Amino acid sequence: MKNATATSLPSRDAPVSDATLRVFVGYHMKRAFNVIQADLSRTLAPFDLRMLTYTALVLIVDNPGLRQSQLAAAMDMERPNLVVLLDELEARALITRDRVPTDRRAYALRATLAGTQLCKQAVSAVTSHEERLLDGIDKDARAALIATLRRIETGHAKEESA
Amino acid sequence: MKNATATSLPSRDAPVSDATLRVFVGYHMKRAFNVIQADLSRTLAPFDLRMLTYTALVLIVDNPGLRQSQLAAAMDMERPNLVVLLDELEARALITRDRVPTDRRAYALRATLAGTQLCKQAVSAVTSHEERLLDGIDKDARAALIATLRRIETGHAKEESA
DNA sequence: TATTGTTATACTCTATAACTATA
DNA sequence: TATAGTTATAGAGTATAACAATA
Repeated sequence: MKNATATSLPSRDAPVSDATLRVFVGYHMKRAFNVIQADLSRTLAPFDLRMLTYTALVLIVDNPGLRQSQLAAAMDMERPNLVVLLDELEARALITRDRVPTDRRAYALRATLAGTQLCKQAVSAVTSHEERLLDGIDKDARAALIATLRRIETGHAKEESA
Repeated sequence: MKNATATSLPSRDAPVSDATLRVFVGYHMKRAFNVIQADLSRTLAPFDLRMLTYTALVLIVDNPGLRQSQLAAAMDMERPNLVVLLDELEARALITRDRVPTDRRAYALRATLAGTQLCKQAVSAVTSHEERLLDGIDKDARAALIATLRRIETGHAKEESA
């Protein structure tokens, strides 16, 4: 909390002090995520995908037969919000919702051929765009970043292992 | 992209493979941010603050006389969205909007005594909550995390300096 | 009773265009 | 004409309650 010279108004181009926020991880996390998210949106636009539809598609391709509740859990979102998202992918014939014979309440999610192909292209585009966005951040720092993020995600952070 | 055994449906509790996403930084960034954001919301609730109102308040306390457009730039958001946010802080008498004599279009933002005090308490709460959330992640890893996040935020990533 | 997917709904955050009053 | 703040509006993303079909 800077004891700023409260008498003088900052000029129009005065830099804003973020002294207090500089140690606030959430602040940096949000800003960094915004940058990545913006790049991701541009990258996925040609495929008519957003981060959420992309993530869902990748998870379905990687886990054929997945149920909606499992996907919702994997994506850390509520079941209702997944419905419209899957409606969109299904309407575009990228995935199918197949009735599960052994449990007629559930749907098994599968990617169509078109979905699998689109996914492959999108993954490739995202990978190379992210590669470019993270240029200058070396392998070690990148691995450390992901490792730390995963520890935060997964509840903790309090575990010993990297 | 795992070549999963497409024949067998995953059982209800089967773990979902995120093989493809595991290397996708945006995915981890989002999930880690969600965890931090959830903790932050709980932490700020007693103060009747959210991440955005908290961030604005801190920046105003640290930069008395700040103008709305500067604050919007500092918070990486559009000017219109700041208005309601500041309305809220002003209605609670945590900040004031003072006319700038030299430019009667602009407002100089200042925290009131109440705003400054609330800010101080909130910062303290956030700091200790974050400390607890990031337990187990040692000083070096935490510093590395923030350093890497800042490089991503600030455009790049392509710069050499830490 | 509990669970799967669904509908409806509401709230937050975000983005854009257009207005006003000043410069 | 350009800028500061504002209004109105629309779009995402997210969260909850309640329902039908099924277990």
